[in-house]
Amino acid sequence: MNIDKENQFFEFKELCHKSDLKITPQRVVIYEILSSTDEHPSAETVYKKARRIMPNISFDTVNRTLNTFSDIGAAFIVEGTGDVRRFDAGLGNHQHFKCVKCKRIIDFHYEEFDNVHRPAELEKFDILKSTVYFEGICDVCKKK
Amino acid sequence: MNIDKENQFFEFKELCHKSDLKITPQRVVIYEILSSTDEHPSAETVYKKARRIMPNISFDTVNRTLNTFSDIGAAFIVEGTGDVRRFDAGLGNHQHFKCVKCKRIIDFHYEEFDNVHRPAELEKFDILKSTVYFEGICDVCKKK
DNA sequence: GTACTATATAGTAGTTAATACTATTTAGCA
DNA sequence: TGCTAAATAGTATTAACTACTATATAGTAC
Ligand SMILES: [Mn+2]
Ligand SMILES: [Mn+2]
Ligand SMILES: [Zn+2]
Ligand SMILES: [Zn+2]
Repeated sequence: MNIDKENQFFEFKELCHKSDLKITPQRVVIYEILSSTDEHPSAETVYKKARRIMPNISFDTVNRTLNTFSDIGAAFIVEGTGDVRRFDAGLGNHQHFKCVKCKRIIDFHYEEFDNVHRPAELEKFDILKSTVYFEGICDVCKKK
Repeated sequence: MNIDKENQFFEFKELCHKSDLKITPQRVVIYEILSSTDEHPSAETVYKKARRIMPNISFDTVNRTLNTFSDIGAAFIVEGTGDVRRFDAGLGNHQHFKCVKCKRIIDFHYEEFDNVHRPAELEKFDILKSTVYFEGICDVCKKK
């Protein structure tokens, strides 16, 4: 393990300790798999890789552990929140804020976000859509 | 129906005609429901509202129709892509580009996106996260 | 208006992702 | 080296979404 990875693994253990989570072999394997790829794998993909190392690991453990990592900030969900699909017929330029408590999605509009700069790194792709999106606690939920 | 809504409805019908979609009562009801709310409803929510107007409408029709609207550009999905959840242990600042064909999620980093401006409209919320995200066709898929 | 036909729908079944349950095991600690 | 709360394996269940099929209908041609 190189210095970077060792350090990342140390931070992972710190995060577990802070949240009173035990450092189990399953969690270690799952974290190793997730932190050594840039392909943003699904739970199923992580499960398949984990079984090569730990043949009896269950899908439930992998899925639950990934959610746990997400809860403690050791990882995050980049696609598909697990929530249901939600639709919008408002085609005018606007952006969204989502409350993580009540799941309300609130429209707002800030012109600069309608056409954000397209970084040079992305030039080799055909960009169809850009999105600026905020998440947090809404005014109503703050009062509770 | 006011001028704005009438115009929006006209544009909706145009979009249907362009894609050779029939203007059915079900589609009209679903579009009316979706276009007259800013609450970004789920298929289930639209279905419940639609049943008040059209008691025999099926969930399948509502769900399929919402997907159709999304396909023809009369609406779009603002939450939950239908794809499975995918995870990322990369905690360093970075952004994502997703290829809509092969579903690859590709990391990139453009410093200005690490701290985007927080519009005044959002001051009443506690913002926990901001995201800048691009979608399109990746270099590999372009070649096909 | 009437008849035709490809498209759309209702009702239901099936699939897949994700979560819940429970008996057993184990990490962390005294 | 036990003890105990937490975690896991194996399985069941739930929930979101999609697929299927017989029937109905929107759009069109006459
Ligand atoms: Mn919106
Ligand atoms: Mn990433
Ligand atoms: Zn809220
Ligand atoms: Zn691609």
